[in-house]
This record gives sequence, structure tokens and C-alpha cells, in this order.
Amino acid sequence: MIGGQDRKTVPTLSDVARHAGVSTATVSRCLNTPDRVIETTRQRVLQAVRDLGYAPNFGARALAAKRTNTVGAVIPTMDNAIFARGLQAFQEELHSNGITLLVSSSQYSPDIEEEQIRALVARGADALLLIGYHRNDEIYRFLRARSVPTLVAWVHEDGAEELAIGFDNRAAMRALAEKVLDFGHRRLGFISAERDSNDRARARVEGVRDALRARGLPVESLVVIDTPYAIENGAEACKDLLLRSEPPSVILCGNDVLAVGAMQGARRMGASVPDDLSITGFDDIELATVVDPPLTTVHVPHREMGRQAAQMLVGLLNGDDDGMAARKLETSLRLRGTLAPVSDFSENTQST
Amino acid sequence: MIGGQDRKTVPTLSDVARHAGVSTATVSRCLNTPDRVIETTRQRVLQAVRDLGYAPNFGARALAAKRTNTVGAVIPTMDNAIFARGLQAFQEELHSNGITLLVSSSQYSPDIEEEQIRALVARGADALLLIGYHRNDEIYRFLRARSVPTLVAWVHEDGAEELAIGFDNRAAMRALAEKVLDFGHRRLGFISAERDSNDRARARVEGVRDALRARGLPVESLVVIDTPYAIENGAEACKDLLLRSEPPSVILCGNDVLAVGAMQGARRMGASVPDDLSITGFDDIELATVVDPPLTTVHVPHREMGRQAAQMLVGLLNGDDDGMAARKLETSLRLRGTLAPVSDFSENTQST
DNA sequence: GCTATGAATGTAAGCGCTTACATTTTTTCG
DNA sequence: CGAAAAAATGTAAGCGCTTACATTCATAGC
Repeated sequence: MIGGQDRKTVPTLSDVARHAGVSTATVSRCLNTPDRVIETTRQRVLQAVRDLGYAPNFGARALAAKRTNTVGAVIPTMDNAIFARGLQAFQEELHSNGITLLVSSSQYSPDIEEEQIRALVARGADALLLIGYHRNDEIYRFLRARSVPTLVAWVHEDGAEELAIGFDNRAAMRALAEKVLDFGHRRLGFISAERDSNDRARARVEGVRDALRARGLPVESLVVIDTPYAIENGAEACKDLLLRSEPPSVILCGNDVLAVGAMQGARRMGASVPDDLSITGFDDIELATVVDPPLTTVHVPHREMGRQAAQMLVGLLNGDDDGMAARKLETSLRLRGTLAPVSDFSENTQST
Repeated sequence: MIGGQDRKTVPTLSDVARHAGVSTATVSRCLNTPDRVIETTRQRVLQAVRDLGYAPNFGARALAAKRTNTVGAVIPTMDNAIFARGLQAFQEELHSNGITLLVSSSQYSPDIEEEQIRALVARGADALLLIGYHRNDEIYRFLRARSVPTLVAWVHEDGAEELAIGFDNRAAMRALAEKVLDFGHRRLGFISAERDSNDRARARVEGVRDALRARGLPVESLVVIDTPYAIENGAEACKDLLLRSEPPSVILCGNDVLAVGAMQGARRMGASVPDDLSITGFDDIELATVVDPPLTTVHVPHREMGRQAAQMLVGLLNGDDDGMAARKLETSLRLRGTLAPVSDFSENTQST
């Protein structure tokens, strides 16, 4: 009624200013640095904001202020629990620092990842969270050229160049593999996520090989199957392994999702876990404790990782570049029902 | 070497223009409407773009062009599988239409949701996907005022005002409850997600009550516990129900996550599923088939919902406002191991 | 050869906001 | 009470881009 604002017209800062009888600068200050505006004026302005249903145009703001209070994250997929928990913690921590998180997923494709990174940067992401080290060098150069602080998560390798927060996938899997070997297993199968563009997956396989080498066992005794990332794929791969002439006595899996799939596969094949076949996972997502028997796996402090990642990024945004070092989180073994000493029965079967 | 561009300085359109010896308009045209620029010029410009590592500033572009090819989605949480699959399909479909998806999560808080909605709109989201009908009327007004096409998903109620794609939570749960009643169960427990600001959760509880009423059974025979959304909460709630003086013979759960929690709770209490206690879920996420026994639940076509949601939104963006009607997807019962007829044993126990 | 077309390119006005700087108002205090 | 300091507010210059309109250039028709 008051103020002849057109329907369909999005109110702008200057509409608010006019409505409140002040200058645009004052309106801007009300929104950004309220304590620099006197109470009565502020009330008037805020009322105008409400009256008009004003919302600031982010693009314009970013353009003028050259910062966005936004960080972006590109994760391989949203379609499973592995990144979800860490990301949730990440987002919560950022939010309490007044920072908005933009997430997108690359579907494990390097090309899509690059596209998403550029999209996020174009959108003014002040910083970025990426998963894993491995990516085209050009992207890193691009990010450096635009000076977008970037943190790499879910990985940690000593001596790596990029700033990272995560854990040593290789060492963690090695520790698990050693435990498996302690249990007498010698015929090992491994179901891995596709390793082409996934350095975590590669590191985990290498971890098992490390363990074998350390015992003087032949690396070839490890049969590895790469497969996409879903329960059903794990089941298929398990079936494949069990149908071989020398089926493994234990199947290590690159992650819990595949491991749970393997458990299903084993069940379908009539193999009992862990009596006929031991199975291990990696990540310790909720799924691991839900299945029966519960899954032996490597516990990863996902939430803690997300939280700390956020803190590091906030630090970077505040310019604490120096003294900022990569952080390594500890993983731990969770020995549960799916891993058992190699059985006499199975030994017999083999030797008969 | 050529072109004295400073380190640390992000190249702009006019840098490119200078470098290529053309006007900014030409550079812009090269990027947006390449066929309006002659071949030789275009090559020169694109080379300059590469030389300088130029990337357009999204905010500026949105500001000038008044569109962003971006849609936003606000989901309650990323921390579980329920929205993940549908969202993934949603994103894939959008992507193949050249649209970028921005996701954020509200942590089931209406306030945070409002904040996120405003943030997405401010960022220029051309359209929005929200979960569930229920939210402050002011937000709907805001969205209408800014004419941001909005689609509500995961729900469908006949006669509802907002444009929605989803399923009838109430009817779906009613169908399941009727099956439960068919099996002879009369003492029903319900573990629900918190209903305060979750219309799906409310509708599901009502669905059970509908079933009871339809049979002339007292609505009060349904004990409902609200709880946050995690496996452990389901376990706790289950324990709670089982410790009551008249424990239920079946526990219906508002979703699969709670149901799986309930299964764990039952196991801890020494109750065998389904012999001592039947349990049902809702959603049919992967988890449901992974647990043992597999979970009886309501199947929801998540991926299909995501895909169609994207198509509807694309339609809206192209101005096909008319002829655009809410869509209802069919759910179906998945009768699996956790639901059994009420047992004689349990009847005896009760009557003794 | 000259002008009417149309294609290629250039010019410059914003888009909505922040912020350095200028101006006005209020407060402080000798 | 008045001048100086401090607080509040205003003015206006961009931020990097798109695009209507103006200009230039090449082609074609007579």
C-alpha cells in the first residue's frame, strides 16, 4: 500500500533505503555491521526490510565485498554414508563460524570433479574441501592462481605436498591385514572400489601388500577385484571370488559397503561368516554394527575429521597460513564377528 | 611474460579483452553466444582466456544476466541414506540439463531451513526443492514474492496447495498397518521421528490410526514414541516400549533407520524378531535388506522421485507453469522377515 | 561506383551491493 | 556555552559482467 512497489519486482537495497528514508549505505550497515547504526534507525530499516521482503543479492554482495563466507566441498558421491557423517560435522562447524557450505558431488569422475571445482570457485567459494590427493595438476595450479585455500581430506600421507587432514589409508589397512594374517589366513581376497581415480582405494590395497611383504609372503597371493561402489557389487565380487578354484579364506574389502555386500554374497553362496569365510571392511560406518555378525573393520573418526577440517579452513580464511600443517588422525581396528581364525574345517577341505 | 598481469590478481573479462585486443562485449559473446563472433576472433579470445587462466565471475554474471542456471535444495539431513538416493538422481537429471544443484541441510530445524532457503535464493537459485509441505507461511510468501518456482518433495496430499511430487505418507503407512492388523497384532508400538516440524512423520502416525479406526479398534492402543533420527535412538525407544507393563507385539517405525535401531534394541533385550516381536520400517533403503532378518517396510521410489522432481523443475524454469500438476508416486509394501503373525507363545504369555 | 543490407564489433549503461571518504549530528568536556 | 572529538549518516565510485544500441566493415544489388 505504502511504497508503490511493483508486484513481481524483487526489492533492492535502494528500495529499502527509500522506504526507510535513509541512504543505501545505512541499510548496508544495518545488515553487515549493525552496531555502527543507531538503534532507532536500525529498527526502521529492519522494519522496511520486513515490509518489503527484502533479501540481499548475494552475487552483488560478493562482487562488491570480494568475499562470500562460503566454502565449497566436492565429494565423490552423496549416495552413501561414508562421506555423509564427516560432511555433516564439517557443515555444523562451519555454520557456527557463520560460513555456508556448498556441496556438490563428482560421481567419482575426475572430469565432473573439475567442473564442479570451477563452478564452486566461480561462485566465489572462499575455500575448498576436496577428497583425496589425486587430481589433475592443472586444477591445483588453477586453485593456486586464484589463491583459493584448499584442504584435502580423507587422506594423509607423510611428505605429501597438499595441505591435508585425514588418516593413513595404507597403514590403517596394513594393520588390519596383519591381524588377518595373525589369524592364520593365507588365501586373501580383496574387493576394492575402482582404483583408477581413487587414491584411497589404491592405498588400501597397497596396505595389504605391505603386510604380506612384511611377512615374506608372496604379494600375488592377494586377489583383487575392482568394482563400483554399492552393496550389490560387493555381493557379486564375493561370489566371483568364492567360485574360483582356490577360494580365499578371508575377503578384505575396501570399505564397509562392499563388505556388507560381500556378506550378502557369501550368504547367497551358502558360506557362513565367519566359519567358512572371514570378511573385513573399512570405515566403521553405522552399517558395520547393524549387520549380523557385526563387521570387523577399521574405525575412522569421521566426525572429528569433519570438525577439524572446518577449523583448519576457518584458520586459512583468517590468514593463519603459516603454522598450518597437515593433520593426521588415528584409526583403530574394530575386531568384531566377521573375522575369525582360519578354520580347521576349511583347512581340511583344502588339503583333502 | 607477455601481458603484465600481476601475480595474485584474478584475471577479469577486460583483462582478456585487452590481451586479445578486442572489446569486453566480444569476449562476453565468445563465451555466451560463440556463433555471433567470427572464427578468427573467437580463436584469439579463447587463447587469451587460456593464457590468462580466466574464469568468469559467477556473481557478476548473475547480476548482469539475472539468471544462474542453478537450483537449490534444502534437505533435513545429509547424515543418512533417506534423502541421498533421491537427491543423487535429482542432481544427475539436473546436470544433464545444464543446471547446477546446490544442496544444504537444515538439520530438521525450521529456523535453519528458513535461513538456508534465503541463502539459496540470495545466491540466485532459479528454483528450489524442499522436503515436506510444512513450513512457516512467511517463507512461502517470500518465495512467491521473489517468484522462485518451488517444488515440494517426499510428500503428496490430495488437495494440497503447493506443487508437490511424492507419495501419500499417510495412506502408505495405513496400508502397512492394515497388513499388521491382518496378522493379528493388537498391541502396537510406534517409534516416530520427531513430529514437531516433520509432516511426513505426522502423516505416518496418522496412517496407523486410520487403520485402527477402520477396524473399529481404539486409537489409544497405539503407543507412540518420538525420538531423534538415528539407529541408537531406535534401539532406546524399542527398549522403552518393551519394558512397559503391556509391551507391544509389533513395533512400527517411522523409517528404516529407526526400525533397524529397534531390531538392535530387541536383540539386546533378548527378544527375537519376529518370534517375540515384529518390526516394520518405512522407505526401503538399502539397510532394510542388509539386516537379518530383512526388514518389512514400505518401498518408496526414491530415484524416480528425484528424477521426476528435476524434470518438473526444469519445466517450471522454462515457464511451463500451466499444465503443471502435483505428481503422486505409488509406494508398495515389502513384506520381509521382521513381520510375522502374532505368536501363540506371546498370546499365552499375555493371558497367563 | 555507390548505397542499402547485414554481419562483426565496440561503447557504455547498468545489475545490487560495499565502503572509502565527506558531511552532518551528537557527545564530551574545558 | 562552544570547540573538538566521536558517532551517525550520506555520497558516490566501483566490483565484473551482459546487452541494447551505436558504429564500422564487408557484401551485394543496381
